Amino acid sequence: MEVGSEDRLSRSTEDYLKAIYEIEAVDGTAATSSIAEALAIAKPSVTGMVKRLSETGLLEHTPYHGVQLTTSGRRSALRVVRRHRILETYLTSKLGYDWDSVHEEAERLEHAVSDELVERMALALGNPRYDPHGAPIPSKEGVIEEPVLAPLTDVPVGSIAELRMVSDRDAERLRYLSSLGLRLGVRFEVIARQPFRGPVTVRFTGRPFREQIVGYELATTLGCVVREQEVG
Amino acid sequence: MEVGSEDRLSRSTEDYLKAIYEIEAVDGTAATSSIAEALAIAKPSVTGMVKRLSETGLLEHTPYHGVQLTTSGRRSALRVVRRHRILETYLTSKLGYDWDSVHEEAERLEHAVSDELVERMALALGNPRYDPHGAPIPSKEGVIEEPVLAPLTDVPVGSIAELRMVSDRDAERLRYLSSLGLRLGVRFEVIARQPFRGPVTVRFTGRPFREQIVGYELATTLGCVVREQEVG
DNA sequence: GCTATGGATTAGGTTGACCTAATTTGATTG
DNA sequence: CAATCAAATTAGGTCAACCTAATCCATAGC
Repeated sequence: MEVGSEDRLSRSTEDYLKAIYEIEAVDGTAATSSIAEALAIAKPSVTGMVKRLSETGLLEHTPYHGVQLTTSGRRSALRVVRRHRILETYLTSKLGYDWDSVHEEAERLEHAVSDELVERMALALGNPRYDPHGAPIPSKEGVIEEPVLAPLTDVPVGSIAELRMVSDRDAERLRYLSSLGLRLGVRFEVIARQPFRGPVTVRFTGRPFREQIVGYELATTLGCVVREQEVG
Repeated sequence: MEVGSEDRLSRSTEDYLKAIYEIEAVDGTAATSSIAEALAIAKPSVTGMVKRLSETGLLEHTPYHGVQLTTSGRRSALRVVRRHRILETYLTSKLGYDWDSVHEEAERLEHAVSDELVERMALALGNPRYDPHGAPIPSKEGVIEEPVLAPLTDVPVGSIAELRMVSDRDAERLRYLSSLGLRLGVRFEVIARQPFRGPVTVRFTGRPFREQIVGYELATTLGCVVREQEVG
């Protein structure tokens, strides 16, 4: 009996597991309505599906108190996440996709590719650790790095930061980020942060030393590493 | 309004269309039971599905007399065939799959890839005309070459033939063909054909001039071009 | 021209995954 | 501590795609 040899899960099941995994990462536990919102499905449908999934042992459902993945559910979720991120990386590196167009394609393919194909792609890519949006790729064995990143809104004024991760959810947003020069790996100094959820001003460390103003909402979605403090 | 922009068809619908296309190519018209056999689905289920598909205009159903694709149905079927064959070619050329293992993978992926991805793969491959089993790949516009090939069982004794196409259906069979040295492009002389659906003996034109005996059933599935007549 | 036979269809049922409308529950708050 | 409200669940229904069992129909053979 091999490791990854459980029966294939339905497309829908995989979508639920992945969504729940991602909600849990933020909220600790996944509320029915968060799942419903993430998947754009009516709440009662989620209740029903959650019941089925907990009967098959993929998650634990405490009525009126949300849902948690079981060990087996988490393993399956991470398999889907791995597939998704390897696919995004492959499409970007090998087939010329831009970072704003891979998500949709990977969203469909993640339910159709075999583990074998994923591993072949991973191998062809040299077993990458991050996808094109900077998200860590879980290993085949289901281990995932927890990146320690600060949202741009938390980077202190005066320090130099590097952009390490962005959300892949909204293609529009990704195109906008590109247009600002905010690609993975760019470094900038945080010049100013307006209070009351106001915008953040950054100046790139590269040649034209351009400044950009980033709105608060957007800035919260940018995962950064602080490289150095300017003054002390 | 773009060319290939109809709404996505369900996985099931695509499977039916492709199967019907392939049965039509052989039988002229597709009987309910042939479809049922090809898809491993009970006959009454096929009747039901066929009714739905003819309501959406993808095929014409004359009760008790089988089914034919409409123009729109044929177009969709050819799109699926193109996806399948491009995928098989890509997996073989770029990801190290063997010709016996691509079919299953492509069978799932053909329902998930976008036209855009297919065209990117086709481009990366240099717009191939044949898949790894020698089957012609329909163009983006839905044009497909009708290969004029003779089954090995029809190649006259004494002539030199080249293997051009094999069925991708049975992985076992493909592995067996490889083991006999029967890969696409090999040339051989037909040495003998036993009567009463008996085996065919061939001798390769290459270095060790090996002989192989091929059973009748298998020989019917090998598409050949006759290169030259030996005597006259 | 009638009847046997097998292929096709109708009848009726299941399952997964969704929906809306109505009701219940847990948590908050005056 | 009762009233309230939003969140969650139950109730009841739809739809696609399958199933088995029973019936129907075209044709081939006599």
